[in-house]
Amino acid sequence: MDKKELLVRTAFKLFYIHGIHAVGVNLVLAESGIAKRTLYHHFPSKEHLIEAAVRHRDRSYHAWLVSRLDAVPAGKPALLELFNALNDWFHSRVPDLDHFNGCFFINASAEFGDRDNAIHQACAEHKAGISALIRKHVDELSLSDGIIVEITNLVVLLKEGSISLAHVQGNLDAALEAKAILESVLQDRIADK
Amino acid sequence: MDKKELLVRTAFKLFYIHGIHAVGVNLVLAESGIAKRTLYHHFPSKEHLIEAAVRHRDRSYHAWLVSRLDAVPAGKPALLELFNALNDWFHSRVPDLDHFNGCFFINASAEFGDRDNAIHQACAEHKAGISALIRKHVDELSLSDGIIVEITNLVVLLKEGSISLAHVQGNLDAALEAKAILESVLQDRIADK
DNA sequence: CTCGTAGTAGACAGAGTGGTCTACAATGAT
DNA sequence: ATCATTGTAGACCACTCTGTCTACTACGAG
Repeated sequence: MDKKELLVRTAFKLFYIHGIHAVGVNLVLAESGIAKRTLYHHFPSKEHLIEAAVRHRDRSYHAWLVSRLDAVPAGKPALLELFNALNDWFHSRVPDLDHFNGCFFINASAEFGDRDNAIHQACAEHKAGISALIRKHVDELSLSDGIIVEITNLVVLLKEGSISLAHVQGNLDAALEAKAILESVLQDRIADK
Repeated sequence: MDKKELLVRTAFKLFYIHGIHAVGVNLVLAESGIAKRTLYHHFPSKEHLIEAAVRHRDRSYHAWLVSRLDAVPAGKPALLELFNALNDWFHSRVPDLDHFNGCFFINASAEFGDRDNAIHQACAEHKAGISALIRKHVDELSLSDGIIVEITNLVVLLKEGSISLAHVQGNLDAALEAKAILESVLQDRIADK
């Protein structure tokens, strides 16, 4: 494998498990078996390696979610499937996403709180991408404009909330609770499309 | 002021702004003007100082929220007031909570991901305390048992979700969006109590 | 008076930090 | 055959990290 790619993958794994500031570049190098000179040949600083790790996770997470939602009909089934997918993630049943340790983007934003920071911005962009995906499926429900926004907000809030509950409180069933809520709200609001 | 108390307050402020691993004890000492020996007289390690900072924030945050919810009638008004309070917090209009930089407990859990860790556990306990407060107000609505749990879950998920959106995405109006959702769901579910 | 507690200044230790540097090996194009 | 390019190993640099230590002052309770 490309050394650069290996560096990014190794860095991501360690950052996700232990946190970013807690992991030094020396550990990333020892774990990947790559020379320090090579790291600084590909990246000007640790900061840039972190950003690459964030973008790597963005791609793999987004791709995983798309594949899950594409496996069911668009619209309501996909919106409910979102929470099945989250449920599998929380229970660490998705090898591609590594053992669940919260949302990497929320975690990284916690360590780089300044919204002007490039790493924080990359996290915000990831969340925007996932929200767009959700919005796409809400559009399939063919509702009036105001309701579309409200349902999108609801799904996004339920998703983010369940991630927080799963990680901080250790409530690994949070996605199922969120799904139950979404189901009953949708039942009140829309005809079974 | 008590030196121990001053250490904890100073540590909290710095941890909240910059993250925990990013702040060394030397900075806390310089900022507070306290000798290193005094820190290690009161706390056996930085770890214990962190835990004290978490518990300090737990007390002040909980007290603030209780005072906000007690200012309106119990039940539905209090549940809606929760989101007004969050809205003020997100917009940094609550001096007691310092300039908004996400939820300190979510941030700390991101840096100490292991659920066996004492710091992570203290964060989980804080969240449980806030959930209990919410549950208390949902009980006031006098609904059937199943619905009580679902509404409590909804409020908690909306709260956590809006914190995440406000911090990571910089959507400072997330609490108002959550409030709008809660209002319309409650309208469908319950008679105006 | 005595003893325990709180507190100070700051040197120091040992490990670890991000990042640079020298010296060298393998490769492929001309 | 020669030479530029790419990458490697790891010593090294200046600095920071948590935590310890000596030597000392101040104060209140019994």
